[in-house]
Amino acid sequence: MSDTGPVAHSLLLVDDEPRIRRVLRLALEDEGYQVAEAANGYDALAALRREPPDVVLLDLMLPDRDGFTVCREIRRASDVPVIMVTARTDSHDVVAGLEAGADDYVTKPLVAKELSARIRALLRRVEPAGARQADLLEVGDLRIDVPAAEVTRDGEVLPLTRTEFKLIAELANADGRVLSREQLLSKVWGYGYFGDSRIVDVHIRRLRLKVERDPASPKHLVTARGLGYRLVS
Amino acid sequence: MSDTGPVAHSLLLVDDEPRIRRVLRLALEDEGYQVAEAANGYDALAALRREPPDVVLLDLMLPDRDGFTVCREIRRASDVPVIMVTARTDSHDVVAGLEAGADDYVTKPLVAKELSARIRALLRRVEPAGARQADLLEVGDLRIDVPAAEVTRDGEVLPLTRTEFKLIAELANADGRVLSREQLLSKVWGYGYFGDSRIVDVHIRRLRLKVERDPASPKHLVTARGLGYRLVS
DNA sequence: CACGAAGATGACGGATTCATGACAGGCGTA
DNA sequence: TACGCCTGTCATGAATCCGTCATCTTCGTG
Repeated sequence: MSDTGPVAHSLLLVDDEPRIRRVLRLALEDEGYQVAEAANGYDALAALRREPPDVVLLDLMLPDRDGFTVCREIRRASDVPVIMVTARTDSHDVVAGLEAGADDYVTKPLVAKELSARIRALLRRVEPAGARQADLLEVGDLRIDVPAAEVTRDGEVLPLTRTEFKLIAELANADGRVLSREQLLSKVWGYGYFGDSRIVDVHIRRLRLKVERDPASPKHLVTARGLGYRLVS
Repeated sequence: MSDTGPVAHSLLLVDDEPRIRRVLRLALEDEGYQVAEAANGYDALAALRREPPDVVLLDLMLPDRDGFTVCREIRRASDVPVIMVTARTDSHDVVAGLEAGADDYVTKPLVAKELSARIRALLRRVEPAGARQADLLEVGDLRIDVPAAEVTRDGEVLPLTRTEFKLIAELANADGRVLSREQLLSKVWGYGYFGDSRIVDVHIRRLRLKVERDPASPKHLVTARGLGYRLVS
C-alpha cells in the first residue's frame, strides 16, 4: 500500500454534497494534501479498505447511515484518525461524535486554514506511532527489511510471498506482543475483511514452513492459544 | 475503563483567573479527573517538571507570557498533550495555537461535557503509546508480561493457559489485596457468568501446580479462607 | 475433641482450538 | 492460451482446555 508512499498526506473526504466536496477538495489540495472522496458511508468504508488514508474527514449527515454510525464502524477495524466535519454545532453532537471514536470535531462553515491546522495537529500526534514502523527489524536470526520487502536468514533470502511478508512484518513490529487474528486481519488484509479468520492460521503455517528451522515445533512464530500469535526472538 | 484501573488521569489547568480555575476544576473533578493548577506560564512549566500530568489545559492569556509561547516551551521539553482553552475565537488564533504545538483548541464559554469528551479523545489517541511499557508485573520471582501473555520464573517460561494467565494477571494487578471468587469471576470469566464459583478453586489449583515450587504449601497464591485468594510476593 | 464449613484434589467428557493437507479459483506471465 | 504461483476455503484429526462432580483434607469453632 504505502510502499513508495507519496510525501503528501492523503485524506478521505466523506460528504454527500458534491459542492462542498469540491470546495473542500480544492482548499485541501492547496494545502498540499492528496484528497480522495466518498459520497456516503458505504463508499467511505469501501474506500477506506481499498486505500487507507492518513486522515478521514467525515460529515455527519450522510444519505445512507449517519456519521456517528459510520465512525463507529470505522473504529471497529481501524485506528485511522477521524475528524468530524459538520454543520451541527450542538455540544451534544460534539460529545456524541467524539464518543463514537472521532479524534476531532469541527463545525461548518469552516476555515480551510483552521481545518488544515487541525489535520496537521492530529497527524503530528499520530505520525510517530505510525512511523514507528522501523525499516529494519531483527528477530533472532531473521532480518526483516521492510522497504525491500525481504526477509533474510544467515544472509540467505527467504522467498516469501507478499501476504506472508506483511504478516511477519506486522508480527515483528508488534515487538513480541500477542496479536489476535482480528488484529492481524485488519493490519495485513486491510480494513473490512469479513472472511474466515482461519486464513491467518494457514498463512502462519506457510510462514513457518519457510521461516522455521523445524516447522513442527516453531521457535519464532509462536501460537498463543485462544489469543493469537506472536513473534519471539 | 476498568474501575480498579490505575489512577485517575491527571490534568494541569493553567489559567490566571482563579474564578475560572475553580469552575473548571470542579467540573473536571466531577468527570473523574485529578486536577492540578497553575496561574501563569512560569508556574505551569515548573508544575510540569515536578509532576507531569496526562493533559495540559492552557489558557491563552497569561500574565507573564502568552499561551503560544508557553505552549512552544512545553513542547521543547515534553510531548504531553495540550489543549488550548481560551476566549479568543478568531480562526487565526486557532491556527497559531495548533501551530505552537497544541493538540486541540476549544473556546470559552465551554461546556464541561464537551471539554471532557475532547480530553478523552486525546487520551485515547495518546495512551497506547505511553502505556506500552507499563504492562510488566513483577511478583516475587515471577514476571508477568501482559502484552506477550507470558509468565516467566527465573527466565523460564511457564506454560499457562489463557484462563490461568488472566487469573494470575488479575491477582497480580490487585497488588496483594484479596480478591473474592465473585470478583475474579467477573474479571476473568466476564460479567454474565452464572456457573459455579468453584471454577476459581480449580484454576487456582492448576495455577499452583505450574507456578508454585511446592504446590502443597503455596507461597504466592495464598488462600484467604472465607474471602478469596491473593497473590503474595 | 467433634463437628460443620470451606477449600483441595483428582478424574472425566464435552467443547474449543489449532495444525495440516488438499483443492479450486484468480492473476499475471511466458 | 497454458502455465505456475499465490491465495482463500474447507474437512479432518489431534491436542488440550475447561467446567463439573465426587471425594478427601484442612481449618475454625464450640
